[in-house]
Amino acid sequence: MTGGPTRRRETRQGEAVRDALAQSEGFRSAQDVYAALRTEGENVGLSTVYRHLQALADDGDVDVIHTPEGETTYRYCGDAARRHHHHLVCRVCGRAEEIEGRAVERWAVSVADQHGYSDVDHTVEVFGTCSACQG
Amino acid sequence: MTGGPTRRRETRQGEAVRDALAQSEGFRSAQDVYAALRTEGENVGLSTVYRHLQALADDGDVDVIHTPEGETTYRYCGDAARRHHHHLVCRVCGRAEEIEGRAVERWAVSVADQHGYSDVDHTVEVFGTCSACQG
DNA sequence: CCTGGTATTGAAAACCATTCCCAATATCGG
DNA sequence: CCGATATTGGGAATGGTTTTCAATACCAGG
Ligand SMILES: [Mn+2]
Ligand SMILES: [Mn+2]
Ligand SMILES: [Zn+2]
Ligand SMILES: [Zn+2]
Repeated sequence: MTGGPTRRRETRQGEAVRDALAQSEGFRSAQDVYAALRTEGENVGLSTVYRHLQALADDGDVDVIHTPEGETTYRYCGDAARRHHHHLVCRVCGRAEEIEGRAVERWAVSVADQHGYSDVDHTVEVFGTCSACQG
Repeated sequence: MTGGPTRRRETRQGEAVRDALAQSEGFRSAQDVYAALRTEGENVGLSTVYRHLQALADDGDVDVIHTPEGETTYRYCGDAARRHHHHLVCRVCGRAEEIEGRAVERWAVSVADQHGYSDVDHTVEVFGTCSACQG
């Protein structure tokens, strides 16, 4: 085997899914994307939407957040997606701002260290109501 | 209406669910609790397990974490449950340590403030492998 | 003790996001 | 053009959770 990352074909459906996400300011679920595509006449199967979203996530092209309601939501973050960062998410409209906090990163590692935990990882999400959604 | 929090009856099932959780070091799913009860001969319906776990969560007696796999897990945190805190969770056995970080709390509020978000809330979970589960 | 009213239970069905299956279709190298 | 390979998508299956609702348990009065 020659190895190397298997590049995937550029398909109409894949492009449609990526575009739909890129057009959005915030986190969107697979169902959201599916509905949006369908609305604008772009015909893509639901399974295919799921597939491409997952592929995008695997490739690190989008960020993933699991909502408390149990939906998996995706957001196209551009180049920023590669750097480790977190989000400030509007719980009304889903809009999100990229945020980072060195202090938090250090804190997570140190507190895990103190308790003898290894392979440390963490999830940090800040929720609020964006200015557009207030009032 | 006279208002006031509706106290609920103390039932065998409710006590069983609470005890099962209290006996555990870590976060457990409804299915886990159901299986555990069933194993020890305690007969409680699955819906009832869900109901009581939810009630405990509503009353602030247990903490809730949604796993990336989409399961809702609960942990009895004693008095600590009332104070705002976070967890260092072993991703292998589910064991959890209570942790807190003033710096993180302040950071969350300030970053939301800077972006004009209101009603700020946040989720912070640190994952790792506990010393017992290493090697 | 009965007895009617209220709260709880739990089995089964409904829900719903996500995954799986697989035959039909599209695409590629030669 | 052809056979090999990859992708698609409709529908079925999954699995956690919620809902439904008839049976049961519990309560306060009478
Ligand atoms: Mn991002
Ligand atoms: Mn806790
Ligand atoms: Zn908003
Ligand atoms: Zn462990």
